[in-house]
Amino acid sequence: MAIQTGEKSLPNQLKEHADPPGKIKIANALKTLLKEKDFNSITSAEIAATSGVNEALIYRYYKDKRGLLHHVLSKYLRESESQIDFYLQETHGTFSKLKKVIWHTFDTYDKNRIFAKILLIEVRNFPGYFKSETYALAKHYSMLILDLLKEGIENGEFRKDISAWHMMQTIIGAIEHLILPSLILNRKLDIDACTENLYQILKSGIFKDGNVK
Amino acid sequence: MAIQTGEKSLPNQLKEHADPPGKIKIANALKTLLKEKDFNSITSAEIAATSGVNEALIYRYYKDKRGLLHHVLSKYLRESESQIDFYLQETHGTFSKLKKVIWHTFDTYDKNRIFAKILLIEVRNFPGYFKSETYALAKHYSMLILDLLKEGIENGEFRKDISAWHMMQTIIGAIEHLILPSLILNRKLDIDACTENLYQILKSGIFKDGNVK
Amino acid sequence: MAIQTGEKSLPNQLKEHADPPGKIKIANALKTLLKEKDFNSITSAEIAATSGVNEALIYRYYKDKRGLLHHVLSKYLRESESQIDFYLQETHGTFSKLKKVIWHTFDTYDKNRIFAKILLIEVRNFPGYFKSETYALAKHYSMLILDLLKEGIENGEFRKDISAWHMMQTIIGAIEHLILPSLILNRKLDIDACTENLYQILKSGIFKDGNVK
Amino acid sequence: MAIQTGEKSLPNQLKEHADPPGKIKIANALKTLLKEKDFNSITSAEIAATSGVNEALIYRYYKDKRGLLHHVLSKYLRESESQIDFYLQETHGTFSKLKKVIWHTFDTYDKNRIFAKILLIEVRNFPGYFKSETYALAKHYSMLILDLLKEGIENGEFRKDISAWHMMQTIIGAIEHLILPSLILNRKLDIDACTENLYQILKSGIFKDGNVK
DNA sequence: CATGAATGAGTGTTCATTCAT
DNA sequence: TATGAATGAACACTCATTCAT
Repeated sequence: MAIQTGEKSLPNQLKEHADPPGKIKIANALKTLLKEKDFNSITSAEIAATSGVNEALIYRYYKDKRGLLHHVLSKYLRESESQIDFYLQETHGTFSKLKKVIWHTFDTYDKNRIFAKILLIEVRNFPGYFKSETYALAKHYSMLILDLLKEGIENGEFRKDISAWHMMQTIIGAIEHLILPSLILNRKLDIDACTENLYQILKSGIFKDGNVK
Repeated sequence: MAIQTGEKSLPNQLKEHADPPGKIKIANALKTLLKEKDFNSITSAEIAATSGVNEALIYRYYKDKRGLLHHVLSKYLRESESQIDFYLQETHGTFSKLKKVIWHTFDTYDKNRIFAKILLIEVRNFPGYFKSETYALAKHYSMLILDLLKEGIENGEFRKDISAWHMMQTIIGAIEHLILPSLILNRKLDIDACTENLYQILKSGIFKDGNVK
Repeated sequence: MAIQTGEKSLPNQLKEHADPPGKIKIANALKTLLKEKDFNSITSAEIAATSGVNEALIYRYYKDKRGLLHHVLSKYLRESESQIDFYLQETHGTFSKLKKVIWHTFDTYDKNRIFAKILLIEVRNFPGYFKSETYALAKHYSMLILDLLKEGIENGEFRKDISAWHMMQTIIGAIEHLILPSLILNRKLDIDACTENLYQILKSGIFKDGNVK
Repeated sequence: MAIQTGEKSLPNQLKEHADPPGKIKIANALKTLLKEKDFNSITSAEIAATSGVNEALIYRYYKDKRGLLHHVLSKYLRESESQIDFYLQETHGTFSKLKKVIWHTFDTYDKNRIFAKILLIEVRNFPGYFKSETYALAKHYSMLILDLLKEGIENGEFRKDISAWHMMQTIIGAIEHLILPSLILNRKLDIDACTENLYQILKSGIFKDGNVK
């Protein structure tokens, strides 16, 4: 089953076709507005006014307001994912790759605090989040880490006695754990330090022959 | 100036009089509903329906919806504060008292996760939070810590070269920092470990004759 | 049929009994509030707060809010009427009596601008004013003038060819005509000048042997 | 600065576009209802029901209930103003023009009693009337008279020793003084007589070569 | 004589969403 | 592709009024 994106599948709309101007304007308007206020207090009227299009156009392109949010969110998720993919390709060794993924996750969260906030706080409280399309995307991202870990286990770089899934959960949990307060309390985040610390902990913990200090 | 509680001061209402059943029902209804959804998406009608009273009764006893929230919040804050007060009285030494306060703060946050969530996340995003009555209450609590620190500085247990206020901010910040992710990600919190760790860090930092590394 | 006054007839309440304190307080509160704002925007709660009694007490003594207004209004009407009665008794000649009535009407309107405003503007817009108790009282007052005119016609002081009722309507109309703008536009009123002018007009118009200029 | 009319400026709405049917229906509904009851006791629901549209549509086209009233009021004011403008153009001599203006004011007030009532009674009691948009419109109208008076002073037809502004105030005051009771007491108004009288008074008072008594 | 508790029916206003063109 | 018109369902909050004591 393909991942839904909150977009309406218009008849005759081919995948190759670029998004029409109105659709892009709407998505950008939401992005802009999200910098100022939270999703719930942004009205359709505001989105229309900001994007300079008619209110009804939102519902031509998106199922509903939340569908639009999802579209914007998923675009951001997909972009950051493909960026990580790109950087991973030019990195060698599961070792280095893991560090890169961690750093990039911190970096993306930090650079896109609005989305990070929505992703980490708002969407989690949506009723039925785990059935949502956003959840599917987030899962997709965690699979990327999972694959990396499995690869490391297989080629003998990581320990065999801890399941890859548990490793992944720990890593993702740790990242979110570190980033969350900085988001909510609006504090700066030292990405490099965070990455290094987390990495060192993982190194001494999950690597096969961890060099005990 | 007394701290306001969002309650309406009914004529001739004496402090000795217990709250009328309707008022209690309403407060309980909000508490119940807050377990399921966030404050903003709880409607007056829902509160009335849940408490089994008329919608208008909410506004007889509370200034507005936010006033009701504040009442519920402040009750919880005052209770936990007096509890800490009680435990502090039977504890001796600024040293032990500080530890006790930290532990209790963690414990109360952990035991009242709904309120903790509201206090740490929701109210912070209220426009004009710093002018709100809830802020006044939170401030009152932080003063308790401040006094403790000042006492410690005076009797020579804590360093003199760091202002008590900065110490307090650090402590509160650290506690919130540690508790936040567990709240949002719905994870268990090891209170004892958290207390011990934070306490050790503070000990090496703020005590007069800390063993400098 | 006795004129109703908006008061509730309490069982066993004898006419000789003076009004209980609560009832008086309520009436006074309304009078006070009417000086500041119009009747519709005065709430029962406000009346209760101002009078220092319980809201429910209003409904013990008066049928409803309008009943209370009527009570206050009618009291004022009856007082001014009996005052006029008194001054009429010590005045002789229909001629002088008419002038006295006119002057007193102006004077009472001017001295009780709030009531005047209600009487002349507000109550007229009540649906079913002409069936109202206030109308009955106003009618009672106009009868006083009518009787005076009839007396004058009978004893030959006033013309016989104009009906007393038309005379009365003209007089009342003229008075209201003159007083209204000063009430609405909040201007001072020269009572003596008004009386004199109106009186002169009436004299040259309706008196039998009007001295034609 | 253009005079506001209480209308919401819809995006891309050009002046050439006629008002949509819903908007017209709403305005007409208010006009109809104003014949029966005063503005404050007309509810949004009633307006919607009378016009046969949805309640929300009122707030799409008008800022709020008062905005709608202003729209209706201003339309009437602008119409009567342009009508007077038209008649003034084919009248020559400040002398005749003044008489025309007076007559027309009486006539419009008389022909549009509902509006007249609102303008002269209701709006005056609005808190902050002098900052309202309606006041701006009324002011605009009085300026028309002011200009006329200034013109007369300059060309020597009117006295130089009384300020144009005072003349204007006197005239407007007199007109309102004369029209008010007929409005409130629902009486007929003899426009020609009123005009003639007022005009004669003004003539003997403010004209340069008035026949001093 | 008086009150505290409680309520039914609104009150203006907002908002996501649909429909015809 | 895009829009102007229109709406159903809610929303927080208010008020005159009643009832039991």
